[in-house]
Amino acid sequence: MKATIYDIAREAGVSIATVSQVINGKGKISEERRNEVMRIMERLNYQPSVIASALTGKRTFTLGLLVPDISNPFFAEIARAVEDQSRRLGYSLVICSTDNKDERVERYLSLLRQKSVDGIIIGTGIDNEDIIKPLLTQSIAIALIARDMPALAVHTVVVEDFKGGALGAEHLLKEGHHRVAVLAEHPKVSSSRERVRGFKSVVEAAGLPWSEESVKSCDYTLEDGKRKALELLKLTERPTALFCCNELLAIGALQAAKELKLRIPRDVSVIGFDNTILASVSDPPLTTIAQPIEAMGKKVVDLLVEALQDKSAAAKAERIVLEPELIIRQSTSSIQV
Amino acid sequence: MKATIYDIAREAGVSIATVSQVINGKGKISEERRNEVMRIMERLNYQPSVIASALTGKRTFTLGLLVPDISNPFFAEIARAVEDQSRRLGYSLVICSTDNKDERVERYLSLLRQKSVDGIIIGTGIDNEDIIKPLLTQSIAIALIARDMPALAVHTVVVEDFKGGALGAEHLLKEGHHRVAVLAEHPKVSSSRERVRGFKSVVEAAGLPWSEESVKSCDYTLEDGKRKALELLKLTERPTALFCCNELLAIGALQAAKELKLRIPRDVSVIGFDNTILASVSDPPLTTIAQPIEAMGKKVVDLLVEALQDKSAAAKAERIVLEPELIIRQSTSSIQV
DNA sequence: TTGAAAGCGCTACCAT
DNA sequence: ATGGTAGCGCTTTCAA
Repeated sequence: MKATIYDIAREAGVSIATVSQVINGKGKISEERRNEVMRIMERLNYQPSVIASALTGKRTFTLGLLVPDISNPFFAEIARAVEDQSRRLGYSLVICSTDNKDERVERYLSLLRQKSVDGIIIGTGIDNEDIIKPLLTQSIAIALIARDMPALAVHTVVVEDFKGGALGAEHLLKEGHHRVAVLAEHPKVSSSRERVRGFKSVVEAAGLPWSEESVKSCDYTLEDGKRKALELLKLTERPTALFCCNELLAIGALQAAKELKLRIPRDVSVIGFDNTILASVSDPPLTTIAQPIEAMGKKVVDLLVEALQDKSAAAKAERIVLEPELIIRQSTSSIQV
Repeated sequence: MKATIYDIAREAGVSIATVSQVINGKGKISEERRNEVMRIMERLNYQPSVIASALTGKRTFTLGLLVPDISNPFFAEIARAVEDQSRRLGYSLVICSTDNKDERVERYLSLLRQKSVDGIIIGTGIDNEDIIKPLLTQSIAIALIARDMPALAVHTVVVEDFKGGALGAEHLLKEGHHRVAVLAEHPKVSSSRERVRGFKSVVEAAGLPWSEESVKSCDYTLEDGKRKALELLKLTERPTALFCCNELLAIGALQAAKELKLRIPRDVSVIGFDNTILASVSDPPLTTIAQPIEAMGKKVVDLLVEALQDKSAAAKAERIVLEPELIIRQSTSSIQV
């Protein structure tokens, strides 16, 4: 049986109140008593029950993280960043893969509430924002990462997607590309929409032709990215560069180009987005727009935990927008004349 | 404020005992009372507190998963499989990245205990097995995944590493390779050792020369894999095939070969291990030894949860050994004469 | 079929 | 400086 606070108290010949004090470093306990109690806790391998403590109104020191799929490298890296900062601040992390299904989101949210987690970080797309509204009334803090839900007053950490798209376009234009196309995610994904908007704005500002036909929406798979890239690359007026809204799509594009015996970047340049491990292992390594994943993870946790301990901080909803960064590798080059 | 069982009871004009009964579907409650109570729970958006329930001796329905690094694709995929099955069985998953540091393992183990998780799945290497011994006495169930600790009587799910290594060697020999080398993980990693042993056994059985020099130990990085592969490929008696104990190393090998202007698989064949997403996005896609990741994740959870509910099952330590499978892609070919 | 009450392990307030 | 004790929200006898 696990030792309880009573065992310690009995063994030390003090009251449980005293033991509780030394555990929490509160109140006034004499040096010797304190040492004696600590020695006994050690000897009995005593560990206070977070469960019991939480029941008295204290925190559970547990956070929930909702992502579409923890096995997707981007979210796996986000999770690592979030976990690291959580650990530093004394929190554990419950991960929840939603596959972007609202039903799953609802289920997980309800579960996390029943388990009295102190806060929830949402990094998954949600079709119906009303799903999380009820939570705002509860005593659970909420924060968003890599997702934007302007309609909701919650802490949010995102990268400046519009600028990321613009960065990609600028790079390509500087290299002399005129015919560019885009592999986007589903139109309902706001980050993808923004990236495309940013990309387009630069292309148009440069006075280059732009047609909605050159933007292909893909589902979440590499295969679909490849398929859509093939369509694009088979056009008679073949684009000389492809901007992809995530790295799975970019790798699909790479594969499509190879299948068509196009050399990269000589015949076609490809830009990715996220800068996950995939960008560095692909062949050629991907030029990509990096999201500062580690900083983002750290920041949401900071925001969330701050809101937990500070009533006033909890009230306002901060919105942190981090800078995307162009990472040049070998999948892009100046156009060959 | 969140509604409690008291609120429901008061509202329904019954005792909390009755409410508890309907929540748990126990005891004999008349149809009408039950419906009435359920209606009120619905209306008040009541969700029973797992915390409080756990304090009375019930489970927390939470499992812990220890892995070296959740951002490593192999473990991310393991985590997904474990999470899926946990969810199906009604459990949440707390993830813990240990970076293979014993100190971190200890810290997490103690944390999970304080939080009264029902079980812990360990997929991380541990130098000092004594660290987890104390847990065995506790009321926390333990199971191992992709790790072997023969000294410990705990449920274990692994792939047959020896056979995996053998499979790799057989494939290479069948393709006519005579000079083969190996990129291994740190010698302390038992799975890697077994893979090398299996590989070697086949090579020797075929009467081919084998020297310990042809096995290079690498740390956990792609870079080190590349470095060690370079050493091997620069030998005058250059190996025609490389067997790598994980996919990061295999990709390092691919990069090394390219740097030396060697064509793959024409000049050098490369085999990986795990069959993660990396194997399918690399160029060329990797021939690899697949671990049945999904089946492994499902199985540990089944084992663990079974042990939780069934005293007798908890006693014995099952050891499940799953079959590795050779997946042929494009990084290997018969030797060119 | 229903309810009263003890208790799970801990915190915090109030006495002493 | 230390201890008694009333909860926290729920489960589970045991009575009625």
